[in-house]
Amino acid sequence: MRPTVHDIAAEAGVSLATVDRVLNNRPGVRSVTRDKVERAIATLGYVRDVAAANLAKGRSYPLIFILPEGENAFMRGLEAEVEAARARSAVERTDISILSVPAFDATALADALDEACSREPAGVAVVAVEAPEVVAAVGRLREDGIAVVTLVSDLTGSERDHFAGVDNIAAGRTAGSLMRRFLGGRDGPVAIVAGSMLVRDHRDRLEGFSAAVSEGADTRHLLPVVEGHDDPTEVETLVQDLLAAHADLAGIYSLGAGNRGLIAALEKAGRQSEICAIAHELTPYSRAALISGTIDALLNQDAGHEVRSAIRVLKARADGLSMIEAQERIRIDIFLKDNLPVEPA
Amino acid sequence: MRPTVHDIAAEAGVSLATVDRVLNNRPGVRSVTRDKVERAIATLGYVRDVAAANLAKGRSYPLIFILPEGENAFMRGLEAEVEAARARSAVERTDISILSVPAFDATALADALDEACSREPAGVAVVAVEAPEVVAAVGRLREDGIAVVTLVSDLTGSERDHFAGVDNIAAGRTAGSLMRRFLGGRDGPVAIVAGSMLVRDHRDRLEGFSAAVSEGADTRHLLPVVEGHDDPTEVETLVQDLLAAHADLAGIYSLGAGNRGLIAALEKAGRQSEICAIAHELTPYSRAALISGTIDALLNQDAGHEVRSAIRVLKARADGLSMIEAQERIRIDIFLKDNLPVEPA
DNA sequence: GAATTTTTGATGTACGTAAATCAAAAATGC
DNA sequence: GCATTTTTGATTTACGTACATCAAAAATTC
Repeated sequence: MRPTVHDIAAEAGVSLATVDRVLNNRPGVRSVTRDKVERAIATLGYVRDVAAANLAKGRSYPLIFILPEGENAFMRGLEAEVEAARARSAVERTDISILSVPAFDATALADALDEACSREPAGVAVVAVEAPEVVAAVGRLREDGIAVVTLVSDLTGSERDHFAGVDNIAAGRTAGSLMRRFLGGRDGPVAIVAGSMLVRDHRDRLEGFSAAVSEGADTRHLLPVVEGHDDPTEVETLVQDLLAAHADLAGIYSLGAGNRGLIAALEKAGRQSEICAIAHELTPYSRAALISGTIDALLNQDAGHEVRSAIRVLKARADGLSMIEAQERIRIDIFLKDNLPVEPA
Repeated sequence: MRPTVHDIAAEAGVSLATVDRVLNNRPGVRSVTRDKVERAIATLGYVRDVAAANLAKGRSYPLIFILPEGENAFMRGLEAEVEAARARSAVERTDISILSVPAFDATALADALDEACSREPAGVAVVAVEAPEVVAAVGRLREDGIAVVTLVSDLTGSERDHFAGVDNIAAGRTAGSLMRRFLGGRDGPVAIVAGSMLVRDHRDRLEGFSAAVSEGADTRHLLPVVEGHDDPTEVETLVQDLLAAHADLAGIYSLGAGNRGLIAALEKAGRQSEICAIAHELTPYSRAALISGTIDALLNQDAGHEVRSAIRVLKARADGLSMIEAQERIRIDIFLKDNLPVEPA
């Protein structure tokens, strides 16, 4: 049987009240006594029964998710997952609210973070935009003892507790490696369409892709990166221009969102089978394009996993507990048309 | 605030004791009264607070894992994950024990299942071998109200509650598709090394692979399947023979374990770079081979995820609760040397 | 309609922790 | 060494549920 507070009190030779004072670091305990209790905790291997504690406290975990607005299908899927988690609030003792901010707007994001801070939640999950004011706002949250997890896109140099997202350099490398192998000996340049170089995840993917697409004897000419701001219409125009300018285009790597535009441009030009297209995120559109063959491979991060992981980590941090590292590593899914999950995801 | 048993009692106009009788279906309640209570539960949307209930009951979940013996690296990794889960027993209220049985031995497995049954656990997770006596033994467990989850390899026709493993047909298809694309226009036959056609997962992978490796203009000669029983030594001999017999061998698909043998044979023959090798399961050996280039792609199922998922499902089933479907879908990881996770897994 | 059985109510204790109160003891200042 | 402050102990209530007991009420049987 695992030890209880009573056992600690007995072991340390103090009263229950003192144990409680130490455990919840309330004032009024001499450091000698505190040490005695802490030693008893260590020798007995006591771990607080979080369920019982939450029951006694009537605790719930107020959490805030800050997500970008816009018709980015992946982000809307992410929001749907947050909503799904909200539906489980009763069981999971969470109280989740969502703040929407304009995409790629550092100032708005920093303001939202401050707004979140003023609501005094237990934790905040945020899709980061890399900018000094955002880093600063995250720092203020942490100073107030609020747990912060970056979601999907990380924030270098910040005090965030954890990043719930994939290793985007590895994702880019994987895309590059697949592109290289799928193209085999074929000639022709490869185009890269990004969303914005302002977000960390896109920059990382680009870095990884560029490094991996050429290796050994395989060298490949990469066209300059174009930015479509995750907007389908903008992406379609950009890809149309690329197709027109390069009759020998061998491949396209779309490392952001707005894949509807990519798919439309390729299919309208009738070059979907000759060009190897690799993109990110499984959405209804990209799924259909993968099945039809317009897209050759799709890298995906499971939004549901990211949201659930963020919640687990935020709760654990709020309780000062550790997490299962391996469980919180978000993996890069590679989808070919052969291993698509059954239900539309 | 979520409703409690008191709220139900008030709403239904009965006493707390009666609500308790209904909730834990104890005898001595007229069906009219039972209906009243159930309607109150429905209208208030009451969900039992599992944490509080477990606290009151002092409940723990005795679980039994039945795993195959032998030096199969994946299975040893799986066992390590079960041990890791055991270390978390206190927090998770589980009481996990492990039964080891000889691999591919249906009789021994059925005996182990009966042994597990006699210990009256809350749930059993089992790496299945497909055989009628195993199906029957699982049926007996279910009849006794014990939850059963198949792990890694499923059991067709059985009453198991859930399968914690990957879609092995899709895994095979994926391997076939990668093989086809990686080989490109290259000629030469492809060999297939299996563990045993007795286990469902191997049969499924073979089926998927055969279907996907040839598509459209790409037709590929497949050599007859050989069985290495997941034993490195046996596999090495088999692959040596294959290499000797087929000078023009283009690819090898190893759909079972024993990859050390495959790697050794390829490297001793010095044909690791000319032959496209695709295998399953990330182990220290296969990881090294992927980095060195001996293996070109590795399909993996995350043993840690499978174990944690099995535990979640068994606990939920024991409580008569539902699970988050998407969370319990085990995905097929595709590893190239570019997206290997950092720590040795 | 009396005797019996079945159903329901009322109440208390327990689980492990949190949090509060008030009294007692110990340490501190001067 | 006395007054004061700080530290500690003892005790109680609460969280939401489970489970047991005993009495009271209602339904059933003959």
